[in-house]
Order: sequence, then structure tokens, then C-alpha cells
Amino acid sequence: MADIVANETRDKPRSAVGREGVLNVAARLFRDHGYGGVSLRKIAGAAGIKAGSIYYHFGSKDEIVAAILDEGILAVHENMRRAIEEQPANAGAEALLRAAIGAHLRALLDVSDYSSANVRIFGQVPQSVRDANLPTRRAYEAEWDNLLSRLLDAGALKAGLDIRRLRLMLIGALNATLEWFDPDRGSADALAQTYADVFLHGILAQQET
Amino acid sequence: MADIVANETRDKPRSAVGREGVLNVAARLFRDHGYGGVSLRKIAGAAGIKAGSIYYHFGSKDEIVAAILDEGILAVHENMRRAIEEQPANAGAEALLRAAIGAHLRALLDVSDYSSANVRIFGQVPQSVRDANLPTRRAYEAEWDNLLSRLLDAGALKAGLDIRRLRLMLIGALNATLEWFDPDRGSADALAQTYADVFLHGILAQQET
DNA sequence: TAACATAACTAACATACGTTAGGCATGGCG
DNA sequence: CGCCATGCCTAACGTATGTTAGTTATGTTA
Repeated sequence: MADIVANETRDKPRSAVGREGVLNVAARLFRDHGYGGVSLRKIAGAAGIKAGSIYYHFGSKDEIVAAILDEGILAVHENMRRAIEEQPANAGAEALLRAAIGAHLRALLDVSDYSSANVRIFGQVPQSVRDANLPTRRAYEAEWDNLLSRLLDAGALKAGLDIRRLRLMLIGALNATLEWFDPDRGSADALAQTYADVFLHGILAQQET
Repeated sequence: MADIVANETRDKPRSAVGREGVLNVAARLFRDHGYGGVSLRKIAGAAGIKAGSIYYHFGSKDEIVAAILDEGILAVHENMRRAIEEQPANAGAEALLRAAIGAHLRALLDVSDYSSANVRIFGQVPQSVRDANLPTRRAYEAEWDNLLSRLLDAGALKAGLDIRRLRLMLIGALNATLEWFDPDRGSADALAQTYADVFLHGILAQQET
């Protein structure tokens, strides 16, 4: 107690941009302009520092990108896991899937620049960077596979569905939204509802005849 | 016998790569490595010529990319339009949609390097190149909107569906396949069947109670 | 054979990029 | 006060890129 309690700005010299500032700016730039469209000089400029200074915080451009990719997956994963946990214990398959779809889509469109940057640039970065991101990615995929498998085993999903393929289709479809979503045409929540409607029940009018 | 009858390679000097050869090679490279990952020197090298020679056929790198983007849309469009036309006049909504989905997916995964290159790099090219591709793109989108509208008006689709949004979701989902499709795990045709099953009827087991 | 267009080549340019080395200011701590 | 780590700056490097200008080889045509 003798020592002064560390205050909230303990290790943040007032005017410093810092590692986190660089990452935040870089994530937004990568999301907006892709991997090849963003140079270290542009990142530095947007952050209010000079290009060389970035090397105080990072060893290379790829190290920045790798950090953003990892953080991006962690953010969606966290968002999705919490959404599932918050569901009541007796929640049905429909409610669980709606929660997961909504969480993933909101992470991309509303919550995290890192998540949207990940989706945007993953296919553009060098192989080594992709590989570095794979473990984090696999963990998130496993979370989905786990959810889908439980629902399949419980008989809530159509029998015979391939879990892996279904997960790829689902996440791929949701991620693609990033390329055309326009908040002026409707909220991310509303869009998530539509996705859930389509994926859970299909688009054909029920014609039992 | 005086003159040799013009043979099938009439205007193709034997060793010439030509504009088309450059485009073919470039489309494949762009599809595999993205826009930023492919330089003119790499295109030239893969085509068997030198970088400067490309400027005999094209005025700039962007001109190559623009040509590939347009040709890519034309190829899917053609493929999809023919698939619809080949359906019998009394074909139902399900058959028409299955045909369209299959045609789009096969164009991407089996038929055309140009189409897959388009999907892969559209989000990475300069704004001006994107803009140049927009008219061609809009025509293809209109083809889909036309199909979906007819089915909606006929009562075959769930009432209240937004055509534009539905088209974006559908094409987006199909295009995303390009990032994970592996021919060793199943054919494009089989995958198209699965997409159709999911989109038309959903993934939930029918539980009327 | 002479003339010509086609399709390529060589060599160089300016620019932008990732990266490095060394220097300068600030603020906490002994 | 003096020390030292933190966080940034300046200046330059080598390399890769898109692009240009001038040249050469080849096949067709008159």
C-alpha cells in the first residue's frame, strides 16, 4: 500500500501513439484498402508518426499483419462464444444458431476492425503469415464444428449434413457480406435475422400440396 | 495447289504468345496469387516473353486486369443464362434455381480462370478498374434479379424476401467457395447440390411437431 | 526482292516499398 | 542532478515495380 496505486494511464506517456495505436490504425486501413494497398508509410502517416518509427514496436510489416489477423479471430471467437453461453440452458437449435450467426456477423460489421480486416486480407497476405494465423483460426472453426455437431447429433439438423462443409458454407457466406454491406440499407442485426431465416428454413415457399 | 490453303493457324505465327496467351496466363496467376502478388514480369515470365513485350498488346497493367475482369463476368453470365434457357418451359422454381446455382458455381470452380480471377481480385484492384467492370457486372446481377423476381411474383419464394439482398447473399456465398473448395473432397456439381439444398430448404430438420 | 506490319527483345527510367542505423527529446527513478 | 529506457525522427539502403524508347527478327504481301 505504501506505493502509489498504479493509475489507469500507468504506462501510457501522454502523446505516444504506441503499439496499440499503430495496430488500430493499421487494422482499419487494411480493412478499407486491402493488404497490397497499405504501405508502412501510409500506416505511419495515418497514425501521425513516421515510417521508421514503426520498427520500434514491430520487427516487420508481416508482424503487424500477423498480430491483426490473430486479434481478428480472437474477437469473433470471443463474441460468438459469449453469445452461445448467454443462451438459456434449454435453448433450441434455432435459437443457438441464430445467436451464433448474429454474433459472427456483428463482430464483422459492427464490433471489430480487426475481424473485418482479417476477412478482407487473409487471402492476400504471404503464406507464412497465413500459416501463423492457422492455429487461432482452427480453434474458432472447432467452436462452430462443436456447435453444429451437437445439434446434428440431437437430430435438430437434417441428417446426412457434412459438418465441415456446412461450416465453410456458413462462415463463407457471412464473411462475404463484408463486400456489400451498407449500414444505410439496414442494420447488421436485421441482416443476421435474414441470414438465419434463409439458412434455417430456406427460401422456397412451403409447398406441401 | 498453287497457294497453300490457309491452315487452322492462319493468323497465329507459330511461336507467338499474343494478346490471348498473355491474358490466359495472367488470369491463372491472378486467381492463384491475387492482384498484388502478380507483377508484369511474372506474367511475362509465365507466358515465355519479356515484361516490356506486354506493352505491345496492352497499354498498362490495369488494362490487362480490366480485360480479365470483364471476360470473367461474361463467362459466368453466359454459363448461367444458358443453364436457365436449357430448362424445360414448365420447369419449377426449384429446378431453375438449382440450374442457376450450379451454373454459377461450375463457372467459378471448373470452367473459367477468368471468372475465378474476377472473384479473387475484384476487391484488390484500383477503384478505376472496378468502375470499368461495373456495367458488365450489373448486367449479370440483373439476370439474377430477373430470375428471382419472376419466382417471387409467382409465389414460389417466401413472401417478403428482398430480391437485391437475396441475390447478394446467394452470389456472395457461392463466390466464397473459391477460398476453400478442394476438388479432392468432392465435385463442383455435388457442392452445388448441397448449396441448393441448403438455400432452398434450410438446414433445420422439419419439425412440425 | 522490297516493303511492311507483327511480335517480340534490350536497357533504362522514376517511383514506391520494406527495412536499417543512428540521433534526439521526454519523463521517471536512484 | 544524472542515468536510462521509452518513443519517436531523419536519412539512407537495396530491391521490385510499372512503364518507355529504341531495336531486331519474322512472316506476309505486292
